[in-house]
Amino acid sequence: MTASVSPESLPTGEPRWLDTDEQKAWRAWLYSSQLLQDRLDRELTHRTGISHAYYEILVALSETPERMMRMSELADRCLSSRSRLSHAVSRLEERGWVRRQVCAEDGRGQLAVLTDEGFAALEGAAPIHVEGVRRELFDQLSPEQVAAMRDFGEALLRHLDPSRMP
Amino acid sequence: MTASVSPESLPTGEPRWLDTDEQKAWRAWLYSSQLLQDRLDRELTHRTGISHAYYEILVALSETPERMMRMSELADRCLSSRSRLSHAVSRLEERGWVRRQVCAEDGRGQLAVLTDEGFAALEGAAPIHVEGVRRELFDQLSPEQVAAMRDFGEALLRHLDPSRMP
DNA sequence: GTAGCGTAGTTGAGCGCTTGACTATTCCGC
DNA sequence: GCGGAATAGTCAAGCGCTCAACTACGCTAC
Repeated sequence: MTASVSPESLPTGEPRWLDTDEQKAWRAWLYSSQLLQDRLDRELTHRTGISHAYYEILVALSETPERMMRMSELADRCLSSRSRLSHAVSRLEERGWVRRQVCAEDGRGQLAVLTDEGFAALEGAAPIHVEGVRRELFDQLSPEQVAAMRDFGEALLRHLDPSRMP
Repeated sequence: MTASVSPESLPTGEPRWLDTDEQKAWRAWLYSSQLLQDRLDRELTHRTGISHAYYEILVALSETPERMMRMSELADRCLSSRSRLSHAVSRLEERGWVRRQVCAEDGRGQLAVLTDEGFAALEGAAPIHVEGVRRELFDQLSPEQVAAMRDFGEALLRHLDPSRMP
């Protein structure tokens, strides 16, 4: 995918092309992560009407004591831009699963609040989601592979977004 | 994310909830893969005007002897639906990077052909892409972690899409 | 040959995301 | 306190993807 193009035309120095093994590792990671995310998202969407992105929003809200969270914090937590989250919350509001509430401490802020209907929707979706993750991911891996997955996932996370490390 | 919801309301049997370690492994994988793909796609798009999805199409075509491929085959190769690929090829055609050609052997078929302009665009983008992959992925991992990543990716691939295994 | 079915690919409507501009509020230095 | 910068969130335009319908061609059986 990358080495088939001749290594000329470089802005700064010779690019460090991938060797055959690196290409195989890269492709295995790329394809498997795309296929897995796609499959889980499709199953969840078709069986519950909740996309994985929306599911993550509902989960994040459900995990707070008051089932509410500042819009920005929620966006960060869900790897979402503010704009994207704002749109998503509007659509969840139309379903009656979330409502907006002005933030008492900060007049600029809004709180997204999970409604009882939203919590019920999440309760319905959670078993579908977790079974999918187990069937498509954990059931396919040995305990050593799971440990390795976590290890290198955390190594990447440390680089990509250290604040998200436990 | 999944265990915070009480385990009632199951269609078929008790769901196999994730324990704490499994949740950490799952989240590390989910966040790191989303962040990495997002970062690589953004860098490529902003610096070259070519999204990762389009890049994959150009790469696939460039790797064939005649720089052409049947639409369906190209869609499979790029983890794309036929519809999505058809739209994408139309847009690449507008840029002059790909052209369509009727297939001689099968009157229903179309061939997507990489033009010289398309190949030149790929040559310009490839160093950006490979440097991104190296900087954000390989430079962050030990050789052992790279090997584990490949092992794990291939294990998933064997389950998700055996035909894609080498 | 032609009916019926399967396959290849395209198209249009609708939806969600991105970008960038915009409003409103708060924070900070003087 | 007051003016300017920073922050929170929203909104509109445009783009890419999904879904389902659709056209066109090939294959098989009769």
